[in-house]
Amino acid sequence: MVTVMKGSNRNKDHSTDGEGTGKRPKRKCLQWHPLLAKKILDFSEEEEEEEDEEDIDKVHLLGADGLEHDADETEDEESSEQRARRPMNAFLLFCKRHRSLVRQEHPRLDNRGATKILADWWSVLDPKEKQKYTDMAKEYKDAFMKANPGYKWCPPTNKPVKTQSSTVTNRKKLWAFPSESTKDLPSPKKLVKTEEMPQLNFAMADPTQMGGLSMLLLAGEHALTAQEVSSSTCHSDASNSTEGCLKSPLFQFAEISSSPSQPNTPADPKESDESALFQFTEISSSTSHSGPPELTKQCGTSALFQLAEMCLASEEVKVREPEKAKLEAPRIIKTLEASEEIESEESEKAKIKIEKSQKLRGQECEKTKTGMLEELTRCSHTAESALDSMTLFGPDSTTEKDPACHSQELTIAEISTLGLSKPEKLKKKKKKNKPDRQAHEKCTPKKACKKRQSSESDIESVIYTIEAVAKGDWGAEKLTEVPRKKVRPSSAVKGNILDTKSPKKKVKSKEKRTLKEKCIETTKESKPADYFKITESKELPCEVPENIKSESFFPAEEVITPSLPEQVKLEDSDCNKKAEACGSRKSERACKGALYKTLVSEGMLTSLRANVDRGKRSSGKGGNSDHEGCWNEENWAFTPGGTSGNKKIKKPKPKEEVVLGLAKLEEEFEKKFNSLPQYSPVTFDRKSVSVPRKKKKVGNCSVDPQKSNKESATMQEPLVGSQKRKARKNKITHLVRTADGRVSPAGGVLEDKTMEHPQNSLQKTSSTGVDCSSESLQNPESEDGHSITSDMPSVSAFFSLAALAEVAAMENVHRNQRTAPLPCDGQPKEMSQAAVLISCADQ
DNA sequence: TAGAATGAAAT
DNA sequence: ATTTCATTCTA
Repeated sequence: MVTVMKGSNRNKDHSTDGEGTGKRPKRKCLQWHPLLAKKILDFSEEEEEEEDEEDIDKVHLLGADGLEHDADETEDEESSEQRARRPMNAFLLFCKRHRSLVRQEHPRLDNRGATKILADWWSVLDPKEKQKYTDMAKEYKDAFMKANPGYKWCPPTNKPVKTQSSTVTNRKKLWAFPSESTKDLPSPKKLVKTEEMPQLNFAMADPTQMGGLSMLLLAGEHALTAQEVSSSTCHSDASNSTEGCLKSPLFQFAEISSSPSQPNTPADPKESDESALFQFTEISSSTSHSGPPELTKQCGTSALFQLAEMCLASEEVKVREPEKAKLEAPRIIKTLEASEEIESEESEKAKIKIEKSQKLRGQECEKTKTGMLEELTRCSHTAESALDSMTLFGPDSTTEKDPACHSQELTIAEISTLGLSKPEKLKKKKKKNKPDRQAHEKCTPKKACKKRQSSESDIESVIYTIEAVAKGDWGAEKLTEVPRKKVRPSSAVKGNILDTKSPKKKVKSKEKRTLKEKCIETTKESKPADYFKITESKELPCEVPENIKSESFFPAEEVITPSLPEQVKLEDSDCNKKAEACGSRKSERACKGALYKTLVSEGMLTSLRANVDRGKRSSGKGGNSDHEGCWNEENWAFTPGGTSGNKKIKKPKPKEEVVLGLAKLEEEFEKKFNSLPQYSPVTFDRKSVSVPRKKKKVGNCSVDPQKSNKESATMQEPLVGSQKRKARKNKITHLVRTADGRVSPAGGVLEDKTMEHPQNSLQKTSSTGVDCSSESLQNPESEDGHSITSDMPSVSAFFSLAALAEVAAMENVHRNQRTAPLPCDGQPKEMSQAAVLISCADQ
């Protein structure tokens, strides 16, 4: 009905976009990054934000740097703001958190259906729980607003220019490209296909997806880094804001981030290009930028850091010469070597390889001057090489080594190619990729495996590596929660590299698995040491209080399959190489360990993680629904128990946060999100029944507010929004139908709904002024009635009109089954109300 | 690509 | 009051 109308309208609007930019979400994706970049710039320049004009200028600068400078700019200022995605509201948070669960329960159910169920759950959700979400949402929102002061929820009537749309798409693509490529690229084709990156992917890949949260987080990190690194640079503002203990950490982050830089940064197209890696780079770069080079050095000695630096340098201003990059490159290599040396087993080989890579790189560097694109490519390439070398470390690499080299070369070529056509191609790629993906998936028993495995481009490989590293980290974390899955970290790394080459991993999946397992065992033994320690520190604290249980419910046993898609992917890839891998693992592991340590020490890990996370998520989106469920827990699972209280943080130790730095921030953030209660379906169902009771129970505090508030006078308004009403109506309608039809809608789901609704409405609706005795309720359901009854006393029977209507309708139906029931549907409200009156009268 | 849901903000 | 759009993902 109404909804339909909306949809149509919307579509029209978007249709203008042309390519199908698709929904809005995608467009905005870019923003957050840009913001960071901007901020960074700001830091370096120390300009105050204030004027839009300045912003514009900045934008231009960026644009110059950036690949594209499209017509968009005109809007940039605004657009930038707009770009940022709205913070999710409580309900959305809830959905995000529970959708997977719903899906698990009702695999067959389509998303919409799931949404409906979620809505039902939401309605049933006891106020207290709801409050949590609401608070979180609010907090989030506040933080978001803090970060983006001028943010407008509704876009300023954008100009319909098509060019823009196209540009937009490009941007998106760019973003998507990296991350996506990372994940999705199953086959080499990707490069070719790049053109068509689907927006979806883009969206998925897009960090933004995390929601503003990610942005905030990043921003926070950024800010922190800046502060830490260059306290001087940072303005008192930041510190001040930080000081504000009162505010939640999130909020603080936001403040910090916002204070230093301008609130809204225009999204720069170019930035969109960057992939996770790029982002990573940016982050690191930001640090470097903020402070003098010296600072940078201090902070980031690690290879990664250097890489980031390099990238940054090249990217930032083309101005810088490639030479510098060259110089840096060696460093990186050295670093890597050093790490390798730790193990020292095959360091020599590795070195050789590295040297090769360096040479290649150097050559490239020279070439690089051409254009930004090239630079970017190069950067990625460089990073890649470095990473590759790192990954390859192991002696085993015989096979791999060469490949590595190849990959580099290839990559270069590819990159150049890509660079030329980048934007458009990317899009196409994406689309094409999908199909490919699907095909692959088909082959494989599970969908899960698909995407990430093969990456052709350098960037991809780099990203992979990073991911792998990150994963390793995660894996460790996960271990705590789910022992089974964890293993993969080391293998993952390898897998990435390997993946690049081997297109067909699927075939072996099963076998591989077995092998994997074995390997895993081995791996576990050795690995744990490195990762574990590090991880441990973080993990220990964690414990996921209540949430866990729900999670725990899930059958981890699902086993691998259902498990995180990413993992699966990695594993698969692993399998491919597995054979060799086993031998070399040690070295790899060691390398990884070293890398990991470095990362941790520098805090880079955090950023990486975030990126990876995004990537994962995105990948997950593409293919698996299941993984969704997984992602949440595992990643964030480890929050420190103490604070876990979650709830708003109020004043947890402000100082600590600052001290801890990025990691802390992340944790906080994660925590919060995690903290949100997640109910297992079962639990939930139960709740639905018991809810009322709970409510009462809860009643002590939170719940009542509503009730108390209304003192009866206020009516439903507060709770109900216009839409909500509509929704309610619809629901009612459903009920009626059900009653009438007995034919009933069906499915268990519906039934549940029906069941729940009455209760819900009753509970919630208490706001309505109408009085009724519980008796009337009985009809709906004895069970419900029961629980309800319990409530009733306390509530003293206030029911919403809707509730009454429902009941009445039902009653009527009963009474007048013969009378045309259908009519009711037509005008549920009126009918219902009338009915209500009647019912009331009766009572 | 539309759309299911809720809610916050803007118009 | 109504519209927009945030998230997720299928048909």
